Amino acid sequence: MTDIIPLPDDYDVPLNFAFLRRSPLELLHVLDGDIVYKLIYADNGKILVRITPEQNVFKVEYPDVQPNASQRALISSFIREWFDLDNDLTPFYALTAKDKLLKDVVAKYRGYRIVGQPDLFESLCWAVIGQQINVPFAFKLKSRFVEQFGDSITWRGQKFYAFPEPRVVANLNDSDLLPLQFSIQKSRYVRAIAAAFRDGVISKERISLLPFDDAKKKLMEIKGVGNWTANYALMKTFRYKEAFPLEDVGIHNAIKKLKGLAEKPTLDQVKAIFKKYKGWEAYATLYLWKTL
DNA sequence: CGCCAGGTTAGAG
DNA sequence: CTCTAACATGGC
Repeated sequence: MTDIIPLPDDYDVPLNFAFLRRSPLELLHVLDGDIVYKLIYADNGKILVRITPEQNVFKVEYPDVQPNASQRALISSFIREWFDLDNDLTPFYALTAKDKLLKDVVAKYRGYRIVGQPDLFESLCWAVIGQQINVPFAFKLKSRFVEQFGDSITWRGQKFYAFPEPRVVANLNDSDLLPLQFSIQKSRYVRAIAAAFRDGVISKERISLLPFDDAKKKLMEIKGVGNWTANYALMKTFRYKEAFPLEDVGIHNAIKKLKGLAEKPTLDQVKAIFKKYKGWEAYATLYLWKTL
């Protein structure tokens, strides 16, 4: 059984797949050259999916369990969301073509898109895990978390992991998470997010119906989800083009570097700079991050 | 020991 | 709405 997903004309496979290789500790997908394997949630089941990039398409296969029709549809839309295949970036290219700050990096990495996180629970947890710590350490925490509390399957001797489910995480305690080197704060926040999902306070479906500002407010009602985390999820999960994490130190450092500043810019300066990218802030962020 | 890292909260002004 | 201190934990 094979599904074919067409790619946008400007899609650059090596560039986007390089993002998937960011950390050797990433357990949520497995790369074999340019072939990606991932265990994807679909209708209460988890299906192992193999994605092979070919000329202008992704070839999608199911090496282990075969999905039913509805699962195939869910998996296809998951992949389109994951790899950001449904956006036309032409206006962004036009917007940045003469922009001092971004024109070079956008020209250099044309065809680079936002590899997203279609799973909202994963996206929020990952953001919380990454708060205020360096990225390699964040991957270390995530891999322990996934390994210990996530489901997995074994296919041909290789293990494939799925992100832990809210109902599992909601039942954890500090005594489960502190040994993984979560701070008490992170432990609390992750469990608060899980509880919000378990109790039905938050769901991707429900939030996706809200306008941008209301969606942000709703996310920020969870303890531990501030402006940075909410915007991260709005960008990576809901794919709002206008979302961006204003407080992100990566953005600040990128601006400092590109402009040759002695100090990181203030939040007001960042806001002023981002006015130029109105409607495309998420992609401005992506390309700023790419300069680091 | 100091400073930084993909921040958030609670409290005060 | 904005500013500040306090909070944690690892890495260099």
